[in-house]
Amino acid sequence: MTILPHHFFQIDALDLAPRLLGKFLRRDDVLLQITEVEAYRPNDSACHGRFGITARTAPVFGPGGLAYVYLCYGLHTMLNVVADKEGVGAAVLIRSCAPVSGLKTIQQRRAQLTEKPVLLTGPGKVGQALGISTEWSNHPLYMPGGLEILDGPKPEKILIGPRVGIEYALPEHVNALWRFAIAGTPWISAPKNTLMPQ
DNA sequence: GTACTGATTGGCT
DNA sequence: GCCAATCAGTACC
Repeated sequence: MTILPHHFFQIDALDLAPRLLGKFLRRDDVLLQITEVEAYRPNDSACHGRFGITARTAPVFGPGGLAYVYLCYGLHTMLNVVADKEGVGAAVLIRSCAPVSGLKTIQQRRAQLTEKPVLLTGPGKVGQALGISTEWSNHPLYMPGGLEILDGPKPEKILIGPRVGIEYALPEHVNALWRFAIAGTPWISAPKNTLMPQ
């Protein structure tokens, strides 16, 4: 499997998001296939970049291909892939993945919180399966070692819908269909009924 | 300095 | 369906 080059990520987050579906995330022996994503863009009232460059969001304004990892609700680490050119301020949130290998490691990491089977249907669960903290923010995903994104098959059909948990944003951004998922996969977070065929 | 909130999750009613 | 956990960031005094 080949690692994706940095220029793969230097496009609009809205174009990058569906292209990340089917690609692989790897850290040590854990390999996950990306099944659900959301795009966050410049001038987007739901994007963390809306407050400008801060200590937390600085990676979002870096060149596409960096990781942006932040702590949500003081508990969960959310993994984003920075999109577009340096300074634009756009990213793609990884919401769900299918476990491919490293199940034992995934279970060990997730056992800290639950004894349920491997469930990767939600952004907090993905961060936990990969065992990443906010220290991974700004990590280049196009460099070998650590945390990488590898090429994978393009999905046959894609589902689209509005993004989750951004009710505070402007209506035009709440309603924007910037959430994408692989059609037919069981690895999709709630709510599932707002996703429709493209 | 204080008050409030969030790109969520798991457990309990 | 409801709610606590837990903390960085923003807004405001």
